[in-house]
Amino acid sequence: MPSAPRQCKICALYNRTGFFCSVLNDEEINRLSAHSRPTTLKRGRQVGMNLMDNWPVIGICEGIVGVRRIHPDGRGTIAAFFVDGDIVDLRGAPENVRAGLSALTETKVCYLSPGAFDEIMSSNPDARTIAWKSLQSQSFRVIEHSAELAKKQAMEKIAWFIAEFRSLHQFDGVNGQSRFFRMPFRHVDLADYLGLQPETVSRGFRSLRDKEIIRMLPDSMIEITDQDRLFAMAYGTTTSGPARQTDAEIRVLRAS
Amino acid sequence: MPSAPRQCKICALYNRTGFFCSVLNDEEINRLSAHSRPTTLKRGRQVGMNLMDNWPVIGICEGIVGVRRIHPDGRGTIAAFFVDGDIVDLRGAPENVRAGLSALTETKVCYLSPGAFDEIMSSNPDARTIAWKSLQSQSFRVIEHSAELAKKQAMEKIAWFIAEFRSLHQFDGVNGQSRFFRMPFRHVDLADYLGLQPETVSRGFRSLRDKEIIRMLPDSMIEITDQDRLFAMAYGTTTSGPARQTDAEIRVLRAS
DNA sequence: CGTTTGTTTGACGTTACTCAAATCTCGTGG
DNA sequence: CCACGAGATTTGAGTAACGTCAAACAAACG
Repeated sequence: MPSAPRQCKICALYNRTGFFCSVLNDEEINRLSAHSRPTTLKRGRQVGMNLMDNWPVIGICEGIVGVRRIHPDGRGTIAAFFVDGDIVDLRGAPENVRAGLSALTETKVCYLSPGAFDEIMSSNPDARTIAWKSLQSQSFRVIEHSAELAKKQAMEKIAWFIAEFRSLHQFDGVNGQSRFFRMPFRHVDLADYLGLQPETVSRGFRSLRDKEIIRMLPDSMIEITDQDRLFAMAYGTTTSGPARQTDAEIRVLRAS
Repeated sequence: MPSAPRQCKICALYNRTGFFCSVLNDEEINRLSAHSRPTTLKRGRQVGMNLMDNWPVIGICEGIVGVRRIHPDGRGTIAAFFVDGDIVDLRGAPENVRAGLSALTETKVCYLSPGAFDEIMSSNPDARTIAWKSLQSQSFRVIEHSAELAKKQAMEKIAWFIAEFRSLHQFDGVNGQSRFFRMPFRHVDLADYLGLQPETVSRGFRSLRDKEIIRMLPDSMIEITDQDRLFAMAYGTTTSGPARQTDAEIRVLRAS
């Protein structure tokens, strides 16, 4: 019996430790692979389409997949995104979410057979743990995103995104802490993700560049030149804006 | 052997079909119950605290639990909320999320022993399915929330929240479609959830009332008097605001 | 019943959206 | 491989929506 099908031997889901297929045994990987569909998607392409009915469980091998929504009046939103290693189970997902899935960068996904997936979930505890943790971390990431969207200031959102995105990805083997990293998001998509207009995002980046907090290099590369001030903007440690206080606190302050 | 421990016999997680404990057999319910901690929380109380280290998996029996975040400058956010039936696994959750969990209404939660929980997840497929679906639906709800937060107009957000909250809950046995329902959210919390100020929420409700789209009755009851217009505001079907158009579209329009 | 906390209303200010136009980038087809 | 053109980015100017501040009122809680 071959150790793994050819298509799996070149896939990150199989090759990277901690990813779903890396913990499957030969029999499992063969069974899963036999009914699955690895696919490459160009930026902007919708994920799934007619495939989605039969393959509602997908693994993200490489790239970024976003949940895009177009409001009836034409405004767009990116509510969340998934990254390499994520297992996304769309059974029971709102039609909105299913239909909105699209590649934000060039992407490789693998449509998994739900039957084979469920069998593995039931028989292989390691795989179950990985899938569970992936779903958990998707959920936590969206929670973080929600918390940021509610922030009022555009600059805070932009600084936060830069800081978070860096720690999510790596460059040249340096993991998540390098001053340099690639940010292949288009400004339009970033605007949709942060609930801003492209113009505002553009102005935000210019402002960060003028303040010498970041530098923008060719090929979507970013260099963080002043991490302290970036974090201050992102996480608000130096924000001088007044806190909203209770009447009681105000009374105390006035009395003193 | 008793069929179920006393504390479980009065718990929604055990009594309502589709909830986690309802599919456990006697042996499982006893094992889980022996190491778990059912607790009642008043509104505003933090969930967990010192308990969280040993019981990081919780079931929501009744009420609403929110993920609250206080930014360093004092502004608050509610990034997500959990409702009855949800199983929340906080292992691996960011400290932010763990510490921010608090009761938005009077709430009953059950701190589950992670060991017993994992055993059940591995041995009982029904329980596994319920927990998985719960986590999925939490994720989808937060995604919806994110999509709404990115909307620019305050009135759209408020109308959306009313429409969604109604369908999430029931009143007098009529499920999710009754004109009448209770909305025990305080306006401050709603403001934090929608990324608005309490004043703006207040003005929004007044506007809906003046337009005779809703009525506000005692005891936090809401009556929807004009569902069509509410949906129009919430989901944008009649929004007259101009869509952002591409240059190509504009050129076509000008030519005609 | 008194104190604290939440809600409502009004007046005002600021931020980020809107609109417009020039420039740049990237994907596509020749 | 290059050239073209659609789409993306950038910049500027004006404006509307929502946040901020303040103060009075109402509700909740012990």
